[in-house]
Amino acid sequence: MLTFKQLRYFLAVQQHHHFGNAAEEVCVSQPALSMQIRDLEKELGLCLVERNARSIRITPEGEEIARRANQILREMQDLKDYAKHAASPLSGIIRLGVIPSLAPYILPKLLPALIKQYPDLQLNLRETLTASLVSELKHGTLDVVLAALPIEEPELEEVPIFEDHFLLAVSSSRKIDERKRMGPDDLHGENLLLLEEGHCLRDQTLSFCGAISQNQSANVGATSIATVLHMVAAGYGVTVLPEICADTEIADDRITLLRFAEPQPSRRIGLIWRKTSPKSEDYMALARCLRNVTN
Amino acid sequence: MLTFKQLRYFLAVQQHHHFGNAAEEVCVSQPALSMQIRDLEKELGLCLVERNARSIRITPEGEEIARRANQILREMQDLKDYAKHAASPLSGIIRLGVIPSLAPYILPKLLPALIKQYPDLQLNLRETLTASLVSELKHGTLDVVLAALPIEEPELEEVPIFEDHFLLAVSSSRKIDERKRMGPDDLHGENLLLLEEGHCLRDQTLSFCGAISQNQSANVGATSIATVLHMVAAGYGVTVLPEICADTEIADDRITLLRFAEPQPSRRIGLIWRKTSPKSEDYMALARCLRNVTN
DNA sequence: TATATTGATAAGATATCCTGATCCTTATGC
DNA sequence: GCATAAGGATCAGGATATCTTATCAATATA
Repeated sequence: MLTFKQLRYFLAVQQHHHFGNAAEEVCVSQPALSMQIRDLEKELGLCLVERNARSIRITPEGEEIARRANQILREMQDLKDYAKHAASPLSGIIRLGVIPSLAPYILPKLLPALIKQYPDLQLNLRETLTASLVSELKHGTLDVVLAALPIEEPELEEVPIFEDHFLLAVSSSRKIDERKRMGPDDLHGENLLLLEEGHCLRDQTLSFCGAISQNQSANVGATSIATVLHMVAAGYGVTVLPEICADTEIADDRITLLRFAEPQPSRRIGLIWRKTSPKSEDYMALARCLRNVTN
Repeated sequence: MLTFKQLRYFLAVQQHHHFGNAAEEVCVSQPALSMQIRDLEKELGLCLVERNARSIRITPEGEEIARRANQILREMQDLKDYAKHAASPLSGIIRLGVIPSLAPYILPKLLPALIKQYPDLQLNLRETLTASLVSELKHGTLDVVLAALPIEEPELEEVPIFEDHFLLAVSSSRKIDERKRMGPDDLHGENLLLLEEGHCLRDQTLSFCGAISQNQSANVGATSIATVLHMVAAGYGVTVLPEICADTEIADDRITLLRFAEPQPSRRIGLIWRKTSPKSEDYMALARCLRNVTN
């Protein structure tokens, strides 16, 4: 069978035009090199080196083979370089899935920090609902997911990043004292605006104040938090907003944010990956990085 | 050291997603394959396959490595194919040198015959003077040379192809009976037109009738036989023309060709190559082909 | 003619690789 | 829960392959 060693030895011969020197270059004895060349020639059924007493000559076919061998060894080196590059911590490709109620708010902070700290990391991003993310994670299409905990799949590892408190967003026309701390009861009779089915934020909101406003909420199903907030600003109702979205979304003074009374409702944001993933270390580092940008 | 085998085994794993089946495909036992994969991963310092109890998964880096490995193996196969192709008789690259007083006359016959009989042969042609051809042959820049014998270099093999008789080309205005057989004496007092220095044909002509017309010939030195013949046609003198050129060059009825008396002067055309060349067989076949097209 | 150079060859030591048996972990069926 | 099956890892022993050292053969050089 054709081997890389044969090609390497042959290239040395082709460069040195001398078996002895070539052998020295590849750090073997001259007979070892001679044999490999002989094997290569036998393998290819082709004379590559013309030996005449005092000097050697590469045949035209030999030169062509050398060209090809060179190309192959170069690509081999590239492969090794790639591996070396990818082996350093938090480098190479990581496919990260993020839920829609986090991606727009956390990624603008995360990405610059990651690029700065781990310049060799190449992040492939995907934004969709938790159910899809978990499915893709289990299937191997994603490596790691940033979502609300708990997921509680036995094969998945999850580590918490931070607690994301919920705020109540109401129309500023309501003239409520911002220092007032809200309780679930204060939602009585309010039109609660929610994201469409499948969003974990919708489920969390409902489980927090579900019994209270079950019926009113059925009529909405927005596709993004921005949309919901526009509706709040326009006076259609109120919504529950994760604190992490506040900075980005509330440039609108028609909306007032109210904090809930302790114990404040919140969602726990965490990082999830397969327990069997060989890059757990990397994901831990990613989690640390996430904590840094979110506190 | 990274080996070809490791890449092949890994690609099998990547395709089958199963060590056992992959091992079967590459015709080794499963432990053997496992070890090669382990060695490859150690070599690259990189986890390529994520093993979890019941199934395996290729890591993103693994997929990238697989892509590169595939490319490398494909080029390896190309190299083998090239070698196989080049190994068949009279195939691959042959660099042929031909002297100027032969190339235009013999190649139009030779090339079609060669292409028909040896379609895998790739002929690189070079036309220049004998001295250069021999030098390049000895240096290895050429593989085989078609020229006038003898060369008589100890390291070169030469085989005769055919005898190329010399004819005397004179202006048709001379009204000489074409059936008359010329002797060297008939050149007395003629203006003998010759190619420039370095052409073997010039030397051969001079050695044949040198003593006779030494002084008259000094004034010319054409760069091609066609040029010389134009001068003959215009009445500037006579020249000695190899028979092989006759068909091609004498479409001009202002020139009459006269045959010399026996023993007719001639040059012996032959094929020359390095005795150490690994393709002597091929050159013998080439010589046979040349004889077929020149008799 | 003696000597040096250079690749080929031979013999023995060493390293590598493979096979077959077995082990370990995890999922599945009863 | 327990037994079984699946699938990869590990191990021991033997087969191959590869290397090194010593030597040879051919040729060029002094």
